[in-house]
Amino acid sequence: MNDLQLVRGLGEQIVERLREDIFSGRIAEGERLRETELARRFSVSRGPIREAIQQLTWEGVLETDRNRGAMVATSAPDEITELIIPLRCTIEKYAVRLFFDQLTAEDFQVWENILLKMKQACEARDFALISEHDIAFHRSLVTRSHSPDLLAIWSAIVSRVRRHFREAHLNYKNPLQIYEEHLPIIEAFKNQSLTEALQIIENHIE
Amino acid sequence: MNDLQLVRGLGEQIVERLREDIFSGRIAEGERLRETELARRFSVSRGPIREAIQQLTWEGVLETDRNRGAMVATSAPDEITELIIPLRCTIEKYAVRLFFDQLTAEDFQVWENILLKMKQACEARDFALISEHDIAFHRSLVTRSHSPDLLAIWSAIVSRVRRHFREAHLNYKNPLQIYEEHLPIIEAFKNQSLTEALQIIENHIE
DNA sequence: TGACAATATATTGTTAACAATTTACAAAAG
DNA sequence: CTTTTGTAAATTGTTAACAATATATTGTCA
Repeated sequence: MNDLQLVRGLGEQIVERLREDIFSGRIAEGERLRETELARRFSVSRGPIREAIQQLTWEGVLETDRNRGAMVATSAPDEITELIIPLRCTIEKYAVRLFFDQLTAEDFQVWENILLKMKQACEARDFALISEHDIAFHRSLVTRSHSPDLLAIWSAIVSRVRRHFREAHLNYKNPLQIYEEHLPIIEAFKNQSLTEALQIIENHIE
Repeated sequence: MNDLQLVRGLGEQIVERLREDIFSGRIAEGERLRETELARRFSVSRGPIREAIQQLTWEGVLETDRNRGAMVATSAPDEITELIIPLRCTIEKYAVRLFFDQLTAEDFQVWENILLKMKQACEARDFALISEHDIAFHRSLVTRSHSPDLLAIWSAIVSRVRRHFREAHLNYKNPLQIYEEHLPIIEAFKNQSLTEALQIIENHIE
């Protein structure tokens, strides 16, 4: 009767760890990923590694050429940000509408967990980590809708502009502000005001 | 110097054959796919089969549960169409804006070529072909922007609603109407009126 | 030295065996 | 009769070896 998978396959676990490494910048754009190397690093065989690479390629995080392997995709040019904003608005607001009347205490637990880690990253001025948790927070909004279509489309979009998250964050004098800007979203959820929540998300993304 | 891959991996070939079988109805909605069975049928090992299943799952054609295998997804809920329309509008209009002042005679040649084939498919009432050319036409709009990121995002969206194209087309009494609805877009390009073109595209997608 | 060809190495593609998990079925208990 | 529990079969998850391809290295010739 578990809604969320507790036991996940090796491939999925590796997807997450690689995504974290790439979104945080620990693995740089353009860097080549070798299957045997990853297999050694994660202590698994190449099977699950290939699964993970295929998934991340679909998401746009990696670029794969046949018989030549995978490398970390370069982030889209700056201009595209104009396009991404309305797309993210549409998707994330749509997601919130889907789950808004089904919120549980566990949901808030998940979000507060992410935001706590984001806060710590802000205090440490670790911009790589801030970005990682920022993206993780918004991903969790989309994930909560339990719509694989929605998550797939959102991932394809956001993975292409991950660099913009970091660059946007660098403009903040006081990084803690990034954390604080996320709080009203959760507040609006607690207040059970859908229109308020949607408005806040729209302002937040822009 | 080949743009398109001539030699494709087994996984990709199987993806195509399975997709055809599913869209044509030879494999029914809800039907379960077993790896060993598919491996026997295509005379390959389970490796490429698992690749193909993962790919089709990401596209939304199959649904996969861990340790329980894959089955043909039941038609995506109509709600998602509500989401797709504004996303496609945003992207395709953005693409048109990018190339609008660089139109050449060759561009019109490409479009007229696609539309001719679409017309023939309409006359033959071949709905699979109609969908294919409908998608090809809109893809060509995005491709013309010469932005690989734009194309990648558009593809991620459309690949998940391929089925909806076909279902929407089946509602037409006179399929030739599908063809005719595309003509004003090209007309607006010829008239060099950007605002007109954007408006027509918006109406067309809805 | 620099271009080209031959060879060796590294890397990905595919396969088949083995492990873990789920499903189907039957026997036993209530 | 229904539910439960245990066992066997089917199915997916993972691994490691082998095959095919691409990259790097070396040697040769101009």
